[in-house]
Amino acid sequence: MPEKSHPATLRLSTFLPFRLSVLSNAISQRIAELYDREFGLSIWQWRVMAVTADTPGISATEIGQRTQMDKVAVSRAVAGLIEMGYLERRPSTDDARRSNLVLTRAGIGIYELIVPLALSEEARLVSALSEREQAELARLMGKLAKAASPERDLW
Amino acid sequence: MPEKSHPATLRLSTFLPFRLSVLSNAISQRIAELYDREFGLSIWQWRVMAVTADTPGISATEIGQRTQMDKVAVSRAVAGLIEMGYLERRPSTDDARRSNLVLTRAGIGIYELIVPLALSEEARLVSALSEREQAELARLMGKLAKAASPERDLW
DNA sequence: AGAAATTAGTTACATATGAAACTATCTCTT
DNA sequence: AAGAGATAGTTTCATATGTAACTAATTTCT
Repeated sequence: MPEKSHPATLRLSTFLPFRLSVLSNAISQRIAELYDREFGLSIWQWRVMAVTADTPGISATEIGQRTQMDKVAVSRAVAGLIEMGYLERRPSTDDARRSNLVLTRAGIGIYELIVPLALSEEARLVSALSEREQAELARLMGKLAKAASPERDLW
Repeated sequence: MPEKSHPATLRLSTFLPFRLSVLSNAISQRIAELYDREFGLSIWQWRVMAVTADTPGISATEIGQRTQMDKVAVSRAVAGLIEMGYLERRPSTDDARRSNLVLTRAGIGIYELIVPLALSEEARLVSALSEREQAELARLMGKLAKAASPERDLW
């Protein structure tokens, strides 16, 4: 007599997508609070600011690629930053559809205030891991990213 | 003459909160599509379903704790599942404020259809890692979770 | 026992987000 | 060079989400 087939079960607390999501949200929320409370920035605005600091003159489309934000989100984040006086739009000479985005002096100022805070929060977090473990985590995440999204690089 | 202090920089692509967020979103989205396309469930509804399958008669509050959803999100997910006929509310005899939630026969049916799909998608994903690496990842995530949220257990 | 404070869960409102439509510009084909 | 598509970015609209206010039931305190 064949054994009765047990119904499939799935414990959420050991299910990788769930664990990753909860962990990521806990971390992001903690850091987002920092941007928001101190500087009134959303996480999207912060990301735009970070890549613009890294690559002055970047276009909205390229920001989208580098941050994994869709173009609507980029458009809104950019609009907000401009309104706050942290970002400036310079019409591109060779393509009138795009703008070259650069941080204003004020934008650079608050960017440089935020960076050490963000880095120190990250450091606090990863200090729970040894150097070796940190490297290992990065490596494993890279493998997962590739498996999850082989078509395009996630970062 | 003191060296000019370099402005702080932060490359998003090596910033753990960013990497985690992007990875988690890529994975969740892939799986959420599966729930949604095939069964019309949101990720929140799926989570409620999973913990209810695991613990029949669970209360909304406890669902919130186990899934890291706030009570409004739980309330809405439960309402949706009831409307779809997958979940049933049984008034609790000892506390009239709470209900005991259980999956209906139909709910159990689709739960058992989803579980193998979800597990196989997870398996496909983690198959990029060796057994040892999988265990290591889980361990490192646990440490991070503790560091990120020492006050309460994330999972 | 009875008022005051907690707790379970829902509802209402304001804001965030995503998909699709749209405008303007550019590129490619002929 | 002119029309057909493609691309950059914005706007619109419908839906999702979070916060705060609310209702009802329970517990605590005196």
